[in-house]
Amino acid sequence: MKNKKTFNSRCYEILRKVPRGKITTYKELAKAIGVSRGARAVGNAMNKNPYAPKVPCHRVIKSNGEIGGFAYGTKKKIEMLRKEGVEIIDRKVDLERYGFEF
DNA sequence: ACGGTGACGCTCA
DNA sequence: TTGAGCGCCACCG
Repeated sequence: MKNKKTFNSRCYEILRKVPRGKITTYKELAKAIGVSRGARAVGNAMNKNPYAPKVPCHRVIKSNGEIGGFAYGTKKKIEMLRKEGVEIIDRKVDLERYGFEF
């Protein structure tokens, strides 16, 4: 059923709004959902995300600018972001430049 | 219902 | 600055 959207589904919906070439952080995403301290919960949702190709989960990074983790490999995540136009330096991203606001 | 786990965040030394 | 520890929230067995 679609009522009672779980925290996960909420993450996917919001994350889908992030355009190509931009990224967001687990903290900001959680905040947008309503749980400012649920960064971990967001990561948990991304890891289990059943909408892999539908949701740009690779556009979500840590609040400190690091890439974080990725179900298909952090390395892969970096490559994908680079292809989308995000410049990654020393496995870190400039949140001020590529950070997307909901 | 309870405890453990995880793609995190922040503070302290 | 870097490293280690504690706290946070949601999902699963």
